[in-house]
Amino acid sequence: MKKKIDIGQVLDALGDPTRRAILERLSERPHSVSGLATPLGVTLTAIGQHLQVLEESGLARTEKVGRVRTCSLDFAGLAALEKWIQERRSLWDKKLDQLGKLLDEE
Amino acid sequence: MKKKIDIGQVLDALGDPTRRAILERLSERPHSVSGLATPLGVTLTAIGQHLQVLEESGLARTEKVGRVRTCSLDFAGLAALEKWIQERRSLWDKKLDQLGKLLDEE
DNA sequence: AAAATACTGAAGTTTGTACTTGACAATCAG
DNA sequence: CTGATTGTCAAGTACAAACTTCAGTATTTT
Repeated sequence: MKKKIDIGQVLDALGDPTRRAILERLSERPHSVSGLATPLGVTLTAIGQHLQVLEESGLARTEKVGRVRTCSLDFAGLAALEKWIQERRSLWDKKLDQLGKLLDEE
Repeated sequence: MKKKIDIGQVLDALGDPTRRAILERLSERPHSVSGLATPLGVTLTAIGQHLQVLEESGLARTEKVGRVRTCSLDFAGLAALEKWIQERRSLWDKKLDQLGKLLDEE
């Protein structure tokens, strides 16, 4: 049973610039926690906290093997976001359509 | 010259639940400031502040005529978000593709 | 076994921002 | 003109969350 994704959580997670930076790096390739922390100039702890948010929102996955936690992208969160936008876009398109017809009738 | 949209601003704006609620209502139809405030249980001032954020990020438009400010959706912000996601998705697809090839070669 | 590496957990600090209050401005209705 | 409606401005409050420190655990290296 695939995990249900809360679009509110996704948008909250994406609202933070540091988390966005983490995702940008993860979109290149997987990284360790320290591999993420160093270039961002924050502590390991801070990264750990962000990773928790990213995992809960379905934007990242992590797996600890040995003493290294390897972090990578999770596509579920962004797929949900894509769906959310498309739902809204079709709604707006419909509204625009109605508006167009109104204008035509005049 | 069309206003340049900062995807960071868009995501920041969408990170707040009240602003998301405002956008949901605006996606039905335009509203006045008080028309937005009343059902959300916040003050006019609060809505005004959120509207400023939404306008600056390209998610909403407002126009004041007489004493009423009418607020509606601005599609620019969401179009930018759609584009942002698609850029990333194609990047990930490419990565997944490379991964697939690697696995094939083994 | 000792030292180094990679991370975790609990706790505290600090800053940003969501929200309010209260006074004011402008418009519209009677 | 008066009073009611609609919104704005300047300031202040409060709380969440981003971040740090420091002490501890588990793993790997020498």
